[in-house]
Amino acid sequence: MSRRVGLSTAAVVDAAIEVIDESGLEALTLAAVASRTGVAAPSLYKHVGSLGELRTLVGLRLLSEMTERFTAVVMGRSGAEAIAILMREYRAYVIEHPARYAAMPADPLRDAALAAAGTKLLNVFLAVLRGHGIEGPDAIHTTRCARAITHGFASIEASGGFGLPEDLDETYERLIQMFIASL
Amino acid sequence: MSRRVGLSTAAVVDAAIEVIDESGLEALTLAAVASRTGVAAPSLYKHVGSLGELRTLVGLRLLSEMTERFTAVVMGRSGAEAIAILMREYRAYVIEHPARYAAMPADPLRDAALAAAGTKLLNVFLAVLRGHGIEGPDAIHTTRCARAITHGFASIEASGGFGLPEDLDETYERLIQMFIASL
DNA sequence: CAACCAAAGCTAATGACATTAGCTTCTTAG
DNA sequence: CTAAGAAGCTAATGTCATTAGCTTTGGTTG
Repeated sequence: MSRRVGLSTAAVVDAAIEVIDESGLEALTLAAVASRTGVAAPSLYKHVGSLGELRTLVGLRLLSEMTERFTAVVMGRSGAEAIAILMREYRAYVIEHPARYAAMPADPLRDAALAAAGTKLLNVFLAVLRGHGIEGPDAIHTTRCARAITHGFASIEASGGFGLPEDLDETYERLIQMFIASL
Repeated sequence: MSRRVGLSTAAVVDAAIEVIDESGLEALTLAAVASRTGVAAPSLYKHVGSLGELRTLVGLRLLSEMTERFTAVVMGRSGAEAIAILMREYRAYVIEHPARYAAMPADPLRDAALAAAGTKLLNVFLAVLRGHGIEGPDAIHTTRCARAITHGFASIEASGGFGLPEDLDETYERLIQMFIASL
């Protein structure tokens, strides 16, 4: 048997995300990750402090992943167009990876390990709004509104909370227009 | 020892909600409910089929609880005022019972056991919008928008996802006005 | 009133997990 | 070439959910 699988913290996080993608957030267990990486469960502790820490590391990775996508898509756009595109990309991410979205930390700013990544994600929203002429305390309220709308719609959709899947595009476009019109 | 504690399914659900209120959703375990009701864990199976079923029953109870509150508060009001009051009451519930809100089923309409209760809750929203002259397919989109906004804001707030707690009232009022203005 | 039966509890046992302790074996810096 | 640290492993513990099978109790029926 090839001892020395050559694991690393990053590889463990990779495997954890694969587990989530395939079987959902509840299936993220050290046992599942161990079997997927071909290692005994206790061996994972050489790379990851605990299941809780693994969850944090996964959250970190996903936060960065979203930030990268949003940054890329928003680049070179401005004004209402940038806002609409950002909101659409948010939903696109969630549709593409519903289980990952469920694994996203709810309060990144609370956890010191996640605060930096959470702030970066927030900054994408702030930057886009700044490009629309919104700044200062107003920008805080407006960003919160954008988060509430995007997260609210996306989380309900990801968990299958809307009855019919039809016309969800139209509903979301309405929300986007509603938000932009309110600025 | 007084054998015969006199438990019932309803009493088990009561205890489960107490556990959630005190220690959060993750703490909802049959062991915790058993110790709180003064019974051995396996005895709970006389009243509840499984942990999963207990979760469903709790969801059912909470769904009804919300529906009752919303119905009461909306009664006798109409138009934009009713919409605003309904949205404020939604948030008030979540602030009062953040842990219960986390226990709320994400997709009530999927689960047959929850569908009826979920529909009733939805109907409160639909009724309020109908009172504003919105009906048919338009009402579906509009209700979805209202759900996305209220759930989005409430769930972020309940999980401590907004940075500063200050001014959250103002942010929420903005969302309400944004929604009403869009009708 | 007595016997009976179903409901409500209980203990014991199993199986999934997380986590800890302590041992073994690569790998690689020196 | 060698010694130490890193990466694995097995064994053991504790918490849960869940199942099986036994006991007690309380009301019902003759």
